[in-house]
Amino acid sequence: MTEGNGAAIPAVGPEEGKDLPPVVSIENISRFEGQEVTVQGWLYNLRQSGKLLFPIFRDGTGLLQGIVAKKAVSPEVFALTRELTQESSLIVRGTVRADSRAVGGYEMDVTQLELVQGVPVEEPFPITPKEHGVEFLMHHRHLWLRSQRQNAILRIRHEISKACRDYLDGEGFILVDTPILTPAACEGTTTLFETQYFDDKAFLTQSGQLYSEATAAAFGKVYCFGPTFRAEKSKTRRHLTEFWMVEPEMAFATLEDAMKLAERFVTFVVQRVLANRKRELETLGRDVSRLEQVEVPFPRISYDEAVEILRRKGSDFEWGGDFGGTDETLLSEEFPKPVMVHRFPAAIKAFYMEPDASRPEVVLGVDVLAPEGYGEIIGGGQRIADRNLLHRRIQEQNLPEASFDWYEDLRKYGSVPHAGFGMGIERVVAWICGLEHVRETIAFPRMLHRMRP
RNA sequence: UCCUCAGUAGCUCAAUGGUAGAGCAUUCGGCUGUUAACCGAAGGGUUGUAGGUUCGAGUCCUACCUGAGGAGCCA
Repeated sequence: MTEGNGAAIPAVGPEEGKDLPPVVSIENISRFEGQEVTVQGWLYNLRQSGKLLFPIFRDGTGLLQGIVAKKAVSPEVFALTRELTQESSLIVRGTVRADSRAVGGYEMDVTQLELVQGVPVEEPFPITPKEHGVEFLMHHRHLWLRSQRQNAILRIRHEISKACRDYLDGEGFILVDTPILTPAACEGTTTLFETQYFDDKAFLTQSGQLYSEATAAAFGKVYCFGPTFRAEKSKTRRHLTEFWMVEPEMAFATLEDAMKLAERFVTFVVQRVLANRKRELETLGRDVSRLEQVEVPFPRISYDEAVEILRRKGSDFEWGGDFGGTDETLLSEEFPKPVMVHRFPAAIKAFYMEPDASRPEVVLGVDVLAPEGYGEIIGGGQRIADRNLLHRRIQEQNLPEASFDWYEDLRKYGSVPHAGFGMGIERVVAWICGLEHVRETIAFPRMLHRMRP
């Protein structure tokens, strides 16, 4: 730290041993109208008008404007407040008063202010209340998180994660964590991050699903919820190299069961956010009318019907191909709610997908496409239950058989029809928040060409 | 990996091939109800890097670096 470090500035505060006003969160400030309270936080902004100072405090739960009038406080408190720098940490005491002119509707008549650490004048907080570019903000992500907008996004992310767990817990699912270090590709096709594992190689998981199939046979209904990794060189607003998935898996279940679960699950999550995070959605300027339409049932179309829709809309999409970002947007535009696309060509889907008994060229998979062009938020379906078919598929796709011996065991010892899906948390957060890019949906995004901070 | 666009003051951006500028931020001064406060003044630059064309390059050309958007692949 430099000479300007505020630690050298003497604190102005109450004497020890005195009865101190209670420490309160700014989000609860309305409960303390007329009372003297303590707020612990940071300086968000400071406006001056001669002998009146308007510091705005931030404590992570909200903003509170303080007012410091020269004639109402000690000369020390006035001088200290006037010299506060943005994001200096502090403890303030004062009386709460309703005032429509202040942000949040309440204001504090500051009587005492204690500086915890002053941001040095010669090294000011880099993120000002003005505009900044994406590169600059991403470079200062560790500080950008203090902004109101990022605070709102990550609070909504928290609500979404909690809603996922609350819903599945309520339906009798057991959370069983799956490993992050794995010996081989789960699906064989996409690129994995490779790492050293003592004298061996290991890979960072791209899905907990195969392990959840094992735990589903142990518990009946399970889910895993953790980070997953894709070493794809994707460079779009929908991709991260490290992202979080929640993956429920059910024994004795079919594609139909997975689709029913998916629509109820997504509806529960959206409604929970609407109920509990109205303020945050407002901060983001999200038009919630589209979210309010999300309710069971979701429209269902087969892959064949999806191809027809695309062709009707002027696309030259051919049966057998996989949907790109533009195709997904075209499809989702057709429906006000998330849409479930099912029964894809076997060739474009993973090796473990159960074929449709009446049409072996398609598999019992389902993708859920979010509205408003947010793309695929869920992918899943029914898994192959037959031992011989699974073995054949592993061979056909040239997967390392030795790595899948335990997975094949699941079809050997009491195999049952089972199904599940994975939901990408960041895309759901981006959709519900109405964001342009998934990079703001996680505190520290990992992307192609970005690992810092 | 490929395609497109961009890089100028701490930040956001201007500048016909001809003297490098503004707003914000910072510092100093003014203001008792400010809301990205406002008003006045000051400091602040090897124009991403390296070459090239030209009397002269921020501007034109080449390569590289960094970033953004998209494609492919995917949640």
